[in-house]
Amino acid sequence: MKPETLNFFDKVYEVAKLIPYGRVTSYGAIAKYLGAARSARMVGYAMNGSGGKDVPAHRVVNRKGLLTGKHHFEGTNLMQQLLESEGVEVVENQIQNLESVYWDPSEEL
DNA sequence: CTCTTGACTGAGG
DNA sequence: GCCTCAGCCAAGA
Repeated sequence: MKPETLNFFDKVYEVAKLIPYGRVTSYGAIAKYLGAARSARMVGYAMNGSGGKDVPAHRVVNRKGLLTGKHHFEGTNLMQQLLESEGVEVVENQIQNLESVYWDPSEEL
């Protein structure tokens, strides 16, 4: 099917669903994979609509491994709990040992 | 069409 | 390593 058939948001959701268990990626990595390397902000913006969808938004963080989007989740530590539940070490909203859990769609997909 | 907002990123001090 | 500034692009009013 034509890629243009899917909206930018929909593409983001598709890639987010492809994130392996216990792994995380950055908005920029997803944006780059979609061909919109400069639209990293749009990726996060798109995640606003991820609520109600099967998109593991908790696996998407900024390039520093910081849980910048945790404020968009319900509780104050829901996002962190989800990550830790998958074996990702998180301290103070920041992912530890990021290089070990980082997943780049344009590299491994 | 114009203006504002934003879960980002890279460069410079 | 930390802080600040500017560029980027799409969606909504």
